[in-house]
Amino acid sequence: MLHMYEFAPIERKWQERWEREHLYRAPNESAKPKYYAMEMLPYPSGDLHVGHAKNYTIGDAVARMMRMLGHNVLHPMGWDAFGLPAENAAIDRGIDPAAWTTENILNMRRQIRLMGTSYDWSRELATCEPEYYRWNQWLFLQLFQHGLAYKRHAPVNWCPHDQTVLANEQVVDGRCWRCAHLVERRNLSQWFLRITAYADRLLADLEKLPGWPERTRTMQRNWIGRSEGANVAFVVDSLDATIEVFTTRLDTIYGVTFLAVAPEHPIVESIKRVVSPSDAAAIDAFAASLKSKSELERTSLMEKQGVFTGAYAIHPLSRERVPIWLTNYVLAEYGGGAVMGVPGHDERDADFAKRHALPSAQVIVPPGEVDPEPLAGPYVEDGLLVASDEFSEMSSAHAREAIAERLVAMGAGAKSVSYKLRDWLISRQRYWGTPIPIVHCAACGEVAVPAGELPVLLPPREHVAGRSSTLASNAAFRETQCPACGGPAERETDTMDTFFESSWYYLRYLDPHNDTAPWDPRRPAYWMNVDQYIGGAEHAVLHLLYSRFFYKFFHDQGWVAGSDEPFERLFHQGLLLRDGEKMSKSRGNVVGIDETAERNGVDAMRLFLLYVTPPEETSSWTDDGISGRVRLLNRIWRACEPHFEVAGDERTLPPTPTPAEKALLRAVHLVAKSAIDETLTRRFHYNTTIAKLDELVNAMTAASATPPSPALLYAVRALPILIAPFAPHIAEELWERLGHQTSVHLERYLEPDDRALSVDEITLVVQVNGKVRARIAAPAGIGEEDAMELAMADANVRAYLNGKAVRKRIYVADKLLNVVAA
RNA sequence: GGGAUGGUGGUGGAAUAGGCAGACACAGCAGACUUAAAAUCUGCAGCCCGAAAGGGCGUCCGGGUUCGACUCCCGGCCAUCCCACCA
Repeated sequence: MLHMYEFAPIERKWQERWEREHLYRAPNESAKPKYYAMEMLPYPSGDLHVGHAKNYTIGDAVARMMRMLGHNVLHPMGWDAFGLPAENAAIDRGIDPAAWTTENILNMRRQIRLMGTSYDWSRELATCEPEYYRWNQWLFLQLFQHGLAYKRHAPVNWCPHDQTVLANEQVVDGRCWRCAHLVERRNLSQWFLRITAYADRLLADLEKLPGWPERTRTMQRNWIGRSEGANVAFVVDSLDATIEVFTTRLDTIYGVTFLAVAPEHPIVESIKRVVSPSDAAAIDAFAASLKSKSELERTSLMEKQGVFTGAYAIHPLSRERVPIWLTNYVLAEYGGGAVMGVPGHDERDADFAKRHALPSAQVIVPPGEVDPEPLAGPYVEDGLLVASDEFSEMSSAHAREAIAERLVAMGAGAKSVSYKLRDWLISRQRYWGTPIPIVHCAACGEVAVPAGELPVLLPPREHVAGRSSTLASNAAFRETQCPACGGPAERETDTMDTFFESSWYYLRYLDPHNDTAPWDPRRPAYWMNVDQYIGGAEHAVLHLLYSRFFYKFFHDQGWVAGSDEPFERLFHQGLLLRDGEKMSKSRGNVVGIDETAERNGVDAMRLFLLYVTPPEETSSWTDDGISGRVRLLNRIWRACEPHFEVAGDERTLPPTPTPAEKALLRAVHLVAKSAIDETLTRRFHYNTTIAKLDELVNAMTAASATPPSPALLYAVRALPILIAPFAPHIAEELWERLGHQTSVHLERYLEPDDRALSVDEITLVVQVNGKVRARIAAPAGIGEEDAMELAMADANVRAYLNGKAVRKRIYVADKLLNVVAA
């Protein structure tokens, strides 16, 4: 009679017991070393599928391993609960976004528990609760008071579909990261966080993060985009004003044949007053044609357009007059919105000059070429200067220094550093977010809401289907008194980008119920940094950059001790596909958690997710794949079931009279060794651990006998501990059936024992001239001479040597002997 | 255009201080059990030659280093991801 493992009641039983006994609570003090394992907190969008489960299963396996290796493990879970999907659902269906969110949290919490995860639920948080966003507002005001939050009028990215502005990081290929609509450009007064003040540290400190994937660090480096160069002032002819340009190629300054200026540049208004009416009209027409065009359209999609302003600037060194052009290819928000046009040495300038028949000059020649050929296009490499007054014949690098010095002496320029990174726009013209705690007073200006009056509560939303409803339209919310002078004033009606909340939630987990501070500084002193952070690579320049910025600010305020980086090690899990595509409702290829738990059990699901591929790789869900893991669990059950009553709890290695028994003990310890190695090296390739578990179970199946050998019983006793981090329910059930009263998850993981891992006999591979010619069984630890003797006794080896003299031999102990013959 | 990562059987993958390529699993084939099927257990399985012993070829392609290369170096091809008119 074959027995099946009845997963459904057993999984339910243990989940209930773990919860009742608070098995995974992490105390804030412990004699054990701490370990903070965290997965990126989810947005409560509704239903989880097995793709989400992959992320949580990896994190849970790591947390469980570290717990069983003797650490006080903090493994928390929460909800990134503000945001657009809730509000859009509210608009579509006329419901309350708070209710929609709460309902989703309830369902997803149930599903995450259903996966058998080991979270400390006493620390659960949801960012939409006033207890949380109160501290969001408090932190905003701290930034405000330190000059790191400010409101300014600026061209910003506007998503016409979501009806809100977006941060730069949230514009992907010119489109809204959420709804993929083309982003427009608008001039609006908006709240920014001065992340650029930290640009240098955010860049330099990437070196402190060897535990991060290299590609993520590279992406942040690219995003911050530090360029060293110089600012140069060009005086506008017949106008008491200058245009400052930023350049990394000061050595090409004698090649300037025009200035290229963005139409938003402030100088344009002044220029319009001194040029002819027809020129001014052309300027206006050009600016109007670009007004609402997004940066993407202006730069990538459009050809290089421009219009001559009619004005000229004076070259600071050559004193020549260079025409000032307005162009679409100069970014208003970078490098001052103006560049020097050097068609001889810049692809973009060359392209523009060609299109508008502007002259080009070559002032750099390739080094070492006596008589350089005329070039087809611009020469963009470094070289030697020509036609550059006294700087001629200098190298590019040398000339950059010398010209900068000269400009400084003239008061016409200075060395300078530019960043691609721009300040983080956090205003959102949406309802479902944290209200920005600022009051606008005609007399006092921008006034912070006093800390004692926080939180500024989000008022209930008018539930009108099909209509958006913002704080701006809510007069009762908007109208208030100025906290400073008591006069009539208006509240800020923008809400915060939800990335604000997620930039510090990992600190709130440490002290989630504190109502006098966002956290007690003693908590991070013990728990920080996050030892292992696990989440998707799509956040490489969003959440992960913002969090680093916040944490540096907290560090500077003395609110967190130690490092000024929050995440010690970062791991990006790979996607889980089905039929070669990402799971989505619209494709109809979603594999749900509930149906999988019901059909296969969550232990099988967890094993499958860990087993298909290494965790960082893209993997594919297959029904055949998971049935293989169901099969494994059944085999585990059958291998142990006959021995529940007789196994006992002896932990010491039994004597092993036969090689098969010795091999069985070895298989046990190989699983332990793999699990521990994969955890401590942070590779998390538990796919190889589970493969060794397969081998162990194969060996146990082969070793079944009546009566069972001491080696088999040892394996039966060890198995629940070995599988506990990966298949926690069956592990617990086996453990209990073997007579234990306490949870297997409180046990120490099996310590690999060299006596069990060692082998008595090895396979000596014998090569002749590098080709394998024999495999000979030999005692472990065999010496080179004995190995040679064994090899020479082999007929096939002798045949290949064919009497030739042995010129050389290479011996790798217990592995290989390579005999090299003439 | 710049950068990152990768390319191994029918499939997912294993092998990293340079030392047996293909562990383990899925799918497949054969056998045992069964009236039968399912389930389970056992066995086979990179390609080619061979009855077998054994041999030749083989980790994207072409070179190189080495006694020995999936692994290291040079060149190329392909795939995925990221950045991209950032002056």
